[in-house]
Amino acid sequence: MDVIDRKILHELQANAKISMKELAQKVYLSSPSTIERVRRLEENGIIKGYKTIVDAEKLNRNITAFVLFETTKCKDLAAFCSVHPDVMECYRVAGKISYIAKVCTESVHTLEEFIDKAMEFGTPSTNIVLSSYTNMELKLSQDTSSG
Amino acid sequence: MDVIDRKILHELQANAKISMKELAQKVYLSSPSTIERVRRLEENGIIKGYKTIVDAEKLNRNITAFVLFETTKCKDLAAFCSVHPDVMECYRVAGKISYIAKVCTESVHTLEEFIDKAMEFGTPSTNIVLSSYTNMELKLSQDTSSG
DNA sequence: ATTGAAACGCCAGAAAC
DNA sequence: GTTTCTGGCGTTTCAAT
Repeated sequence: MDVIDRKILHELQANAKISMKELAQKVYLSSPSTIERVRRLEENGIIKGYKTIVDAEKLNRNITAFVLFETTKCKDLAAFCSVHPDVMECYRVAGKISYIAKVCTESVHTLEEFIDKAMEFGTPSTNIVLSSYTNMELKLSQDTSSG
Repeated sequence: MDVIDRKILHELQANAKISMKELAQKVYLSSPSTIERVRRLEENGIIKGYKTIVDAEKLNRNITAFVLFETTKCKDLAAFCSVHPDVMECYRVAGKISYIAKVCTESVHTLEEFIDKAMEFGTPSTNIVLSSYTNMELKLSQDTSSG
């Protein structure tokens, strides 16, 4: 993990489908060495995968919400959330709230259905997203630790 | 937006760097038609981009937390969050809580620093993530609406 | 208009230095 | 890490539905 690897991760986070040739130019290296660095980053698990980001609203998923749960049934709630198609992410957290689900659903009506079912596993408090800023990029510092 | 487009989006969400040839085989189409469909999905903005997912812990970002704010200074808080390198995502939400920031930071100490600074813009309540499930995939139903 | 087939150009991967 | 080389993929064009 040197400064070049961090630059590579920066570029790949912004655009996973950049060609290795163009990536090599951006980091001032030849294509083969760049490819080898990317391969190592994949092998080390530092690169976990390449995902396509889709526009939820354009696919009729108009409501995004964070549903916060006070519950003692985290296992059951996790099982419920992991198979529910509207749940994008969920988190076991430390605090008064013990579970957070990010849901992306068609309407307030389908959100209501989700909440009704989820109430079996805890007490939800729902926060509908009005606007968001998600760069989804891990900004890497210039220290030389880890890797 | 037909069933083939949804299959394409499903495959691309799982792996953005799948070759168009392999993708074509999965959806039982020729490469050119598959490429053309992907191009249209990009043009329509249904595909917003391709991102590389990196392992935060392997890069010394050991603490992920959701910081919930009660505040009336959303604009200022948004400005602060959008330039802070540890903030991965933030959301303006409707409810008693009015702002949610997802932060990914090196340690509880750097998290403390973030909270101290953020307190200028509202009252934070911090929920450290213990474990998570994030498929990050929008599961598409079989209806024919939108597009 | 959109799909499927073939040729072209270019990129990714391997070997040698 | 760089250069060279080759195989294979993505892209474009064209014909057909």
